[in-house]
Amino acid sequence: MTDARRLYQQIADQVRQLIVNGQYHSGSRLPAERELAQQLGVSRPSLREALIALEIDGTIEIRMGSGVYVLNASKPSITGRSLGESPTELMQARAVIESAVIVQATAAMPEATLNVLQDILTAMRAEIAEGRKPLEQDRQFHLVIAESAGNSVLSEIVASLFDERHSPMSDHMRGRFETPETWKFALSEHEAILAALEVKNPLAAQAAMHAHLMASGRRWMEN
Amino acid sequence: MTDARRLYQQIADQVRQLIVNGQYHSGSRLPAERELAQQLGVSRPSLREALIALEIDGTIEIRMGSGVYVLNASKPSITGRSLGESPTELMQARAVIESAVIVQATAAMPEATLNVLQDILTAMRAEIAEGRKPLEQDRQFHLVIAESAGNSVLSEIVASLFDERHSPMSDHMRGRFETPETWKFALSEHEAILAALEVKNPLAAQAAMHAHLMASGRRWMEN
DNA sequence: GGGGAATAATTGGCTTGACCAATATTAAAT
DNA sequence: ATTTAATATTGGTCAAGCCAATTATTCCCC
Repeated sequence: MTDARRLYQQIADQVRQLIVNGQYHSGSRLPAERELAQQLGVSRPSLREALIALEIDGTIEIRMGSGVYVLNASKPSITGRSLGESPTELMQARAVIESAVIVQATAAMPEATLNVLQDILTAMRAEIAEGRKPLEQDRQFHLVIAESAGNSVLSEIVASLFDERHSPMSDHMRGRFETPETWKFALSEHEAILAALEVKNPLAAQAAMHAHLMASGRRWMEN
Repeated sequence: MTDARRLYQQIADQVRQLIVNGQYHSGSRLPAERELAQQLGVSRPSLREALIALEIDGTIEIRMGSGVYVLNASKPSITGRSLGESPTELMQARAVIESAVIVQATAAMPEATLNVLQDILTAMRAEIAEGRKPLEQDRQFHLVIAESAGNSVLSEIVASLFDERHSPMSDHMRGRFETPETWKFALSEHEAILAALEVKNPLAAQAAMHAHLMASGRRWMEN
């Protein structure tokens, strides 16, 4: 099991483990950089990169000439957390927001938009059949629906939450969760959503969207 | 002007400047590490520490053997900063999202949180009575509810949308819309929301939150 | 001339070793 | 015992080099 991630990320995880395992409780000082580097079997520059990452997400504090100290655990950083740590929360948030947005989108959705969505799913089917990942189609499907709500603020939020999932930070977690199998599930869930939109049933669309994103989150975690 | 901060932070800021100044637009590749380090007059390890910081906050993406690439232009908040356009759309978006979030928050809301909300409204009443603007209480009320949903991504979105209203871009439109009069309306709407939460009625809370934010948006526009 | 595989050049990843600057500790002097 | 100076420890930074992944180039064969 060779970890393909960069070394500084692996080191950061190891140090986090040392902290949560109680080896170094809140407020205590970690070994000196030279010592800790040797102890972990890595070079000092690599360890330093890891410490900077931990400093940014608020796990430690580095005091020049003094040492590195464990900070009060359990605090999410503004950017670090939403990027890498909580796919579950991200998908829950998408479920809540997108299922609310689709209600707004259902009523006013013109025939042309329904055709666009139909075309997107057709392309998605083709991509899956050829063994590719229908990433762009997935994105288009969710964005077209969001934009149909006629509110640019909502569209932007939906877009940025979608893109969070595919940020470089989350890439390593994606791993094998995007198998042809899971994409077939996603496709049929998309079809259910579109079906609800075509009969202009807001509550059915809301339920279908919510179910889709929660199921998607589960698939993400279980693989 | 000696900058006391650590070098990697100064370097990160410089690189951010190069990006926002348009020197390297989204998707383009930065100079090689060796070259960029020399160009900025620093060593490669120090530049690397800065690049890791920028990678963590999503400004750049580092591809081994290929180069470092500018990612979708920086985002301090999840909604981006160019939202100044339409106050109406902003308040509509808040209505959609916060009324969906409060549904999640209603069921699991403990007694202690209800008391906190009650205290916030008491403070709000006092502020209004003394002719001040209960801005902070307003913010707290919405944030405490959002956080009760137990999803930090949702909390962040609610917070950033709230703060968007008070961005410099929107400030001049606010004018005198925050009169004691309008704040009294806002207070009574908050009380209606809290009442629904206290009887643990999700749909009533949802309706009350939606009505509050839409009414707030109308007050914003009509003054 | 075109296509494909071997090769070279470029780029990030990581290490070793060293020196400087801020802090903490110890020893000396009063 | 307190203050002060010397010393050790620790983070901060730099330089040079080698490895590994990627990309561009060259060359060979058809």
